[in-house]
Amino acid sequence: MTNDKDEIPCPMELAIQLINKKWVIQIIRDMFFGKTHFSEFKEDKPGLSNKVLSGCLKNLEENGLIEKNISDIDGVVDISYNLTDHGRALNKVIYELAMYTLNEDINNKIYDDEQKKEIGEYFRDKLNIDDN
Amino acid sequence: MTNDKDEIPCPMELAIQLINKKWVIQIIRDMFFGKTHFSEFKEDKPGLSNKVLSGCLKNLEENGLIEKNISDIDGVVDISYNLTDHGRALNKVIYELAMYTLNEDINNKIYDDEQKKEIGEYFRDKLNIDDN
DNA sequence: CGGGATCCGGATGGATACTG
DNA sequence: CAGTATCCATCCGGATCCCG
Repeated sequence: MTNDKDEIPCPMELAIQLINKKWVIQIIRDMFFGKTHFSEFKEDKPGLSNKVLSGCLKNLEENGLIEKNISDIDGVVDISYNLTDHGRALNKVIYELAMYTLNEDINNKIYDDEQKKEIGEYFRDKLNIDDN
Repeated sequence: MTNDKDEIPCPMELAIQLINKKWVIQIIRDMFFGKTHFSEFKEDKPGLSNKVLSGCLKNLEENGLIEKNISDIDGVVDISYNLTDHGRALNKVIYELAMYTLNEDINNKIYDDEQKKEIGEYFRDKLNIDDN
């Protein structure tokens, strides 16, 4: 399953292929945090061009992680993106990535204790992680 | 903390920066699975060139995720790489990545139930994940 | 507003050859 | 065995302009 010469692919590698592109995870995180529109994904991401963003969204859609919704109400077209179940299943991965940074910030060089607590709660809330 | 205009960096992004390079996670996984030598990391990775691998290792060392050990016993030089505590703390991230693929393989298109069980156990063992 | 088309420069990756 | 040195291709990102 791992790196031996058998034919069984490594499940970690398959997962990585889905998200191992510069902006992809951040976009997915944005969606967990409530963003749905093209222009919203561009906020706070200087350096993310239209071309790259639309490429990412197309890519995510092809991989079944998000879905594109087009509504046309009285001629007002609204395009939004939402996570699919398949995309939402990445919540634990995203959570562990965030926890890694928080836990490894041993001497509070980045966050103080209060911030760590708040951030942890925020992620658990938005990512629907049940505390243990 | 997240994507708002405040100064607190997103912890997920910081974690991603460490591992968001093509071969880095696979190398870390290899180390969890027992590999320690340059030539071992190249096994089963056609397309990973010496230059890229040595760049990755250097990068990982600079980020404090691995450490390089040189032993010279009777003129026989042995260079090995090992995870640091900081690197080992990525175990849950790797685990959740693997679990994602296993869990989302709903119709057993990739793995059968037996394989999923074995792979899960293997990862938990090597990554030192305590079952719940 | 949500993109597609084009152009361009720099970073990156891979192959190969070579070295201690 | 563990790299370094070169060379080359390509990809990718960013800017800009354009379109419905």
